[in-house]
Amino acid sequence: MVVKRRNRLLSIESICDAALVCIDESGRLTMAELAARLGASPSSVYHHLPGRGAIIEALRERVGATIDSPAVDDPDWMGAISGWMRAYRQAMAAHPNLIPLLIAQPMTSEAGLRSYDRVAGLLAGAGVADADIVPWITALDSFALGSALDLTAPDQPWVVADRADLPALGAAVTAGPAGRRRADTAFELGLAALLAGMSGSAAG
Amino acid sequence: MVVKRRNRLLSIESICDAALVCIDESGRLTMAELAARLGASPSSVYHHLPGRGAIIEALRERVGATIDSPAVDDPDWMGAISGWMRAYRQAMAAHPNLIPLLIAQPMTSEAGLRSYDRVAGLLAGAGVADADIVPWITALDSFALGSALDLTAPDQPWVVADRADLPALGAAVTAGPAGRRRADTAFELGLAALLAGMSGSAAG
DNA sequence: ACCTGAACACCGTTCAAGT
DNA sequence: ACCTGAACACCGTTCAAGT
Repeated sequence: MVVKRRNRLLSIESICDAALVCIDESGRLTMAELAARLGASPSSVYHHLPGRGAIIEALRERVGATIDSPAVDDPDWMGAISGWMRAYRQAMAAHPNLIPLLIAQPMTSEAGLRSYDRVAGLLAGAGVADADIVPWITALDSFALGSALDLTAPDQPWVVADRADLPALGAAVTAGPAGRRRADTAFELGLAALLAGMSGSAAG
Repeated sequence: MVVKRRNRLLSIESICDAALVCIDESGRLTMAELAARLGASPSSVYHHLPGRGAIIEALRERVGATIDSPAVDDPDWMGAISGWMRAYRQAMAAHPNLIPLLIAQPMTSEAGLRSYDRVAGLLAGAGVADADIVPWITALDSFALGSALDLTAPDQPWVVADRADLPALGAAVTAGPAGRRRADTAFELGLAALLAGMSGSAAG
């Protein structure tokens, strides 16, 4: 039976909560800011987590845990993978300032591995050649990661106003969506194209 | 007429050269290491570039300058865009340790803008709807960026040896390519799928 | 067991002082 | 003009000392 400790000032959970608030609000994570928000000393944090890297790692697990793995036996394999990709990106979109901190280290978490296994199973079931499954998962992952990074881009990523030397881009920017709709449309177009490519790879 | 200064210890070019060597060799850029490699004092660097961020920005321009923009009038628009995407990724692959430093800030450089304009012109010429051009360029960019990040991944990104709970992924890893060939195959598969998607978008 | 203040090594940057 | 050493504010982390 676990003895309930009383009056513990910090805990792994409260540290992660505060760290996420720091990142969301200030876009960065320093031990001093974190400790101030917790009403504790910076050195106190080290009694619960072995350092700043461990905090970021815990946040990766926390964000990854919110992403549902695709169902292995879903007959609509494209729908299953699409749902997973959208959940992945949505989880990132909830904390865009966290993205640069997560990609500084390798991405794979335990929850992510299970999702990859499910996707591998879906692709195998769809008829994709065994040797092509890892490359397709890699392509999906690269696109999801790049799309997540795109969410951190400014609303107007290309400044082309009054740039007569960039006529085609200027016209495209004027005609196309901007802000969040630009990012969303790009994600859906690219995802559909990748799924169609996998489907063709399975049929061929 | 420009007066040739004699015995200048540092220059923007020598600083960028040394900074790139620092990043390639140690994976990071500190002013102390940079100065030591230059045989100068850290503060001396500030007489040529206004700080660490400016050095990274100069390196972004330097890397971007090595990427040929696609030809506007190429009748093979898929080939033109493919060549640009491969050049983009190859330039990044030459300095993988630089990638995390570049994506910490927004990507767009002056050379990049011209490339985007060329791609926009190629897509318009291919018949892609005006409103879809910016989303498609965004999708290409996200994929290129994610694929570049993938180059910094370890040779074996998913550790699935002796993991009976991940059967599909384990089989896929065994059957598929590893290391650089994994990344290359993924890039080519994804790129082909995105181009096919754009082509279908133009026809529809 | 948990928390703290002081200390440490390191970081980017500034600036008065030299030549 | 270019370069330097000293100084500054900040960073993550350690540790002996408290409770």
